[in-house]
Amino acid sequence: MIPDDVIRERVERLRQVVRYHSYRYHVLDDPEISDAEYDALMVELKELEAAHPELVTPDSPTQRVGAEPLPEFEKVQHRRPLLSLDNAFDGEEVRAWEKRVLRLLGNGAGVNYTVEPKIDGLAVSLRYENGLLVQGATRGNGFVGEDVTQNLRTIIAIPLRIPVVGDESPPRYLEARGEVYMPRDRFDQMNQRREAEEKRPFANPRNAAAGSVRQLDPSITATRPLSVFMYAVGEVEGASLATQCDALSFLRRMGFPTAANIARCDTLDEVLDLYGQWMAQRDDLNYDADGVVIKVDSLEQQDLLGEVSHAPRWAIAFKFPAHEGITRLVRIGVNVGRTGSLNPYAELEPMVVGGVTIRHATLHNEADIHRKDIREGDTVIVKRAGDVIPQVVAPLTELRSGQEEVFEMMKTCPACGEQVVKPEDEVMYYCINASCPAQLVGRVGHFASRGAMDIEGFGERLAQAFVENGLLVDVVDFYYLRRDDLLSLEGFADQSADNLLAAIEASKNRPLWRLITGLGIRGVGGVVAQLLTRHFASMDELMGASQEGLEEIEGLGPHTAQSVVDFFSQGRNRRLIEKLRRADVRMTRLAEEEAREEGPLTGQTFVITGTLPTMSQEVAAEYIEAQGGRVTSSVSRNTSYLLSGERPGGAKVERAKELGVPIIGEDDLRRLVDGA
DNA sequence: GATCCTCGAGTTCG
DNA sequence: CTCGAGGATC
Repeated sequence: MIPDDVIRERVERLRQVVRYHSYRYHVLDDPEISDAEYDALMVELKELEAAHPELVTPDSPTQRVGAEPLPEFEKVQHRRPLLSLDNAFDGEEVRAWEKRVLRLLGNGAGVNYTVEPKIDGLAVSLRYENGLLVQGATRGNGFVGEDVTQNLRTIIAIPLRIPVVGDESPPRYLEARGEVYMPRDRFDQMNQRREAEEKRPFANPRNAAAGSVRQLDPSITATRPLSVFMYAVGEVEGASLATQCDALSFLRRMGFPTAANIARCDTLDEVLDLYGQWMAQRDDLNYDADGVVIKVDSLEQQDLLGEVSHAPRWAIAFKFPAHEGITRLVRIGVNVGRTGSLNPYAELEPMVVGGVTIRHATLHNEADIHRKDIREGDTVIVKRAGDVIPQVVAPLTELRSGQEEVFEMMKTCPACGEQVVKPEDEVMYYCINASCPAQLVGRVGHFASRGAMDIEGFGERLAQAFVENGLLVDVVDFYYLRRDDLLSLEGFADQSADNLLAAIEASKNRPLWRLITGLGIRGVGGVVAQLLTRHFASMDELMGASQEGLEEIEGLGPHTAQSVVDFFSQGRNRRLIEKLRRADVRMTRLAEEEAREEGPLTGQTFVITGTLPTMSQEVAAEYIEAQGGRVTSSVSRNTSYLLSGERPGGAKVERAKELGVPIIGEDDLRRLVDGA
């Protein structure tokens, strides 16, 4: 039998160790042990507590989970109100605010400012007595909030007991204020898991955080990856603080997480400069920030300035331009692509996001629409993925009137009216009418596009017009167009006709892989086409290839091989090739297509992101390939370098950091080539 | 059979 | 950028 005091000591020791590692992980972001090791410590502690319930104390790390559900939240009267902030949307408004501050403080007053990120989460107030968390509340209306103590106790970043560090002991009383939020990476993971479990994903981290804190059952909150940033001391007894900076460093010493990179400024110009820096890096942060909060640093000056009814005069929120917004989804439309796929898109009530008016957003496919439960008439959250492509994130189901319509894919093609087909085990619906006008437009557009035959000046609009007027029925018709045909089109004059004819003429001598790409064989894009020209010297050789011969090529599987064989087995396609040949379109590969160049970058794989100083992404890719390197589109373990320029894509940079892939600039690339 | 990596295809706005 | 899906690999 083990003596009680040995167990008691072991339990205490375990608690200390668990608290310490939890602090390293959640507050310092710098864990010393693995998650599994941490879990093992936790398991031992739980087992000992289960065997000796008399040793369980309310501040034990195990007590973060599993409290009984509350029937409803108690109301909490805040001892000092949690006010909201006035907003500024441009520098002028911030300057006006400063002018008022200086006027109220009187001439000659020296004022410093702090600049902090404005975290988009849920504001909370935490009360500690002699270092123990006694109450946690939501902001509510600012005067009365909800008692969510049991839920906040499950958030590991919130100390249940303020640690004693060095010789500084916890204050007798502390009311600390902060923002509960969900880290973006954890939010993404959680949503992926929810989707796997066929639960509805959360629209954004803010909603997820707010919803999780206001759960009636704390054991649900405990499963949500929440964290907190503290940003102010509401009241304190037993410590003296002179400035906001003091308050923040005090909070850090007391074991609370605060946002990184909070700075103090002497002038408003510095403040505005910092605002710009925060805005530039807002997408790289692991939390959502919708602006910065500017505060007068001196607490004495804060008192002098006081507050108006709803907001303090000593602080202002300088908001970022939003790149997420709410609007109405008026209708779900369907486009037909060159492959015949029916592609649904959202028609939105126009709305400005990130300085651009959004009217449409792709919806990918029917399954995706149903998974997200998006209905016609819904109010939806729209954001710009990677700051560019509009995306419908989720509907706000609370705002439904009941009039919303569940989307169902049509049975006939919206372009030609023919029957629509959905292959078994595929997500997309297809129009299989080979002469469907929408497909025709797509096909000729694809043939002329930059990735294929690169016919300059011939874009989607012309494709539409040429097909409508019967000038193009097939891609081969490009090479039989007459000048008179072009002039018959509205808006086509001598010059533009000559330019287009010259561009078409120039396209006759493109590398073979471009022609193969342009044919639009299913599953064959630029990369696969180049793979093919490495094994076949001419169109004739490719047409003569057997299924088995194709499958032997590394990188080609049965599916793609089948697709190629099918294409060339159709008489219509063989006739198309003959007509192209008669029009003098190149049918044999160029010398440079025979083998990949050997060079200093042989064996290296690059991914490109952002705007490079002197070359476009395309030119950079050609350069890398000419030196023997490979360029792919997504960062993986196989990536040697991420070549990054101005305004890089956040996802690629993040993934590169995660995998330890070196991030280089254009000059580094040149050094790699010259040095090796 | 599962998992990771790549490619293809469609996409918005100015 | 995003998703689906083919291909390679263990």
